[in-house]
Amino acid sequence: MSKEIYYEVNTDSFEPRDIFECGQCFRWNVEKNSYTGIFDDIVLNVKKEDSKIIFSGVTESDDAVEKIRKYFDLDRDYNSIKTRLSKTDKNMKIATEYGSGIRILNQNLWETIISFIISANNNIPRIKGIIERLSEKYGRPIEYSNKTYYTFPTPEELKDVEVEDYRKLGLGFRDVRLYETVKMVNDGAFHLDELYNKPTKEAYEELLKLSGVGPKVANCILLFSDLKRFDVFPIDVWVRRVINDLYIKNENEKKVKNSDIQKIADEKFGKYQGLAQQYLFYWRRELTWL
DNA sequence: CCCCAGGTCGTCA
DNA sequence: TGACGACATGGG
Repeated sequence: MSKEIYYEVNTDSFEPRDIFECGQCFRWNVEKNSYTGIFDDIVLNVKKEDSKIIFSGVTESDDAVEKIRKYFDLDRDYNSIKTRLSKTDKNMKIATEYGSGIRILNQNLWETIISFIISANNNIPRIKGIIERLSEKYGRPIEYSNKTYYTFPTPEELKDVEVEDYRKLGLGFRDVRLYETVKMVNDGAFHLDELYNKPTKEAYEELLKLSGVGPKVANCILLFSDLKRFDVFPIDVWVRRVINDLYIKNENEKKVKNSDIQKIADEKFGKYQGLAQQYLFYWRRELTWL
C-alpha cells in the first residue's frame, strides 16, 4: 500500500535544474517548474519556492524522509566545497557559480551501473529513453498523480532477459554488455555489496571487471552512485574539451592523453575532483562558448 | 550523405 | 601501454 509523502527543507546549494540537468541522472523530467522522477520505490516531485525545497510524492516504504535526505545528499555542506574549489582558479570559480545548485545524488548502485553502461557512445535523450523502456518492461509499476511510474529493474527481474530483448529496446551494440553484467551479478561472480568497503582505487579495479565498464563508466559509477567517491575524474568528450580549452590548449583535442587530464585533476582539484568535474561538465555543456 | 553522442572491446604492434 | 576500427541508433 502506498503512502503520501510531503517533506519540506530549507537548504542552500540546491537548485532542481542544476541537479537534474547536470548529467548525473536520467529518470527526472521537468514539468511546470518542478521535476518528477523515481528512485528506489519513491515517486517524487521536487519543487523550489524561494529557498524552500518541497518534496511530494508516494512511496511503499516507511523511511521515505531518510531516503530522500540520503538521495539528495542533504547532510553535506556544498558551500564549503565550492568555496574551496573556487580558490583553485578563475575558471573553477565561474564554473561553481554557474552550477551552484548542483548536488551529487546518492543513486542506487545497480541502477547507476546499468545506466552508465548504456551511456557509452550515446547521447542523453536517447539514454533516458532506453532506461525508461527498460523500466517499463521489467520494473514494477507505481501510480502517482494519474500516471504510472516504473521502478528500475533489479538483477533478479532481469534474470531471464535475452540479448535480443535488449536489442528490441534500442540498446544497440550494448545489448551484450548488459546481458553479461546482469549474468555476472546474478551468478554471484560479482558482489555489489563488497564495493562499499573498498578504497576507491580497488573499487575502480573491481568495476572494470564488469562487461561494458571501462575507465570512464567506472568513474561515473563511483561518483554518481551511493558509493559516493569524489576522488575520481570521469573523462568524456566534454570534460576532455573543457580541460583542453582551459589548461592544455592542444590544437588537436583528440591527441590529449587521459593521463595528462588526470594529472591536472589531481593537482588542481585533489580529493574533490569528482565534483569539480561535474561543475566543469555542466558549465561547458550548457554554454557552448566556442 | 555526413558527423556526433557522458566509450568499450578486441586486436595488433 | 598505445593506437585503431567496429559497434546500433537517432538527431542535426
